Amino acid sequence: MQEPDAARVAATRDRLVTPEEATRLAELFRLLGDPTRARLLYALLEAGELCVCDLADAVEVTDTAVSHALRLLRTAGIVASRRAGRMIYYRLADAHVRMLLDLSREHLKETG
Amino acid sequence: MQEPDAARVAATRDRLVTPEEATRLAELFRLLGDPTRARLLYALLEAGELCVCDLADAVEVTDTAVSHALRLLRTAGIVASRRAGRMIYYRLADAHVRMLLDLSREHLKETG
DNA sequence: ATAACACCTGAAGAGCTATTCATATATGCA
DNA sequence: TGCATATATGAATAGCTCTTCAGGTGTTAT
Repeated sequence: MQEPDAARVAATRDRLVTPEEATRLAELFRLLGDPTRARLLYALLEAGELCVCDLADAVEVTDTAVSHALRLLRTAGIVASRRAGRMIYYRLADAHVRMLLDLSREHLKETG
Repeated sequence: MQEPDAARVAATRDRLVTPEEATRLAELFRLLGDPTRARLLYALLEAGELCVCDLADAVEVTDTAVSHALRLLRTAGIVASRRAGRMIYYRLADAHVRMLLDLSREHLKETG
């Protein structure tokens, strides 16, 4: 196999996201790429802030499963939490995440 | 476990993305959530259009692996292709995908 | 035609992941 | 203090996914 335009390929490889950055980007997407976690995130997008038991109820998943899912999302900086008594409220971490979720929903709406 | 605000939970569950929509959204993210596929997509974001051999070279992966990856992305409508002689050129399917990739890169830049 | 090239496809195995079960921590209440 | 609630954690297994290998299709050139 030979490259039809070696110069362009070389330029692309240079300007490209580094393998490390790509890995981090993939990691971000991977975390959104699970039905349970996606539903949790869209629930938070709608509601603003929900505790674990709210989320488990909204998404209809075991609270243990929700807890596991949230830990991954929290560690990755996708959601943030605050404690209120014995409950812990979760919310989307920042505006970028919200835009990402919105934009993707748009994509599906138009792509069909 | 009881819900602190049953009405809000019910409302959230109703307005929420359906499990089916969530599954499709998760599927979209899941496809972006692999280092190889992510690198391919960002290569296309930079270069506009590249053939399989260009992509394999840019991302430094077997052409077979690239082919498998591209099939998933093509089937999902994330990339599109055109044939030119014996080469097949791939490009990002639409503006939403481009925005998604851009936005995510912004997120990483600011989140650190 | 026949060879070379670019790409695709199917099968198979190694590795990863999500859920579950059991248990632990932390807070509030009596 | 003792008990219930809300959430977190650890271990284990079933299921999935990515890569590789081997072979197949379509295209160009001689």
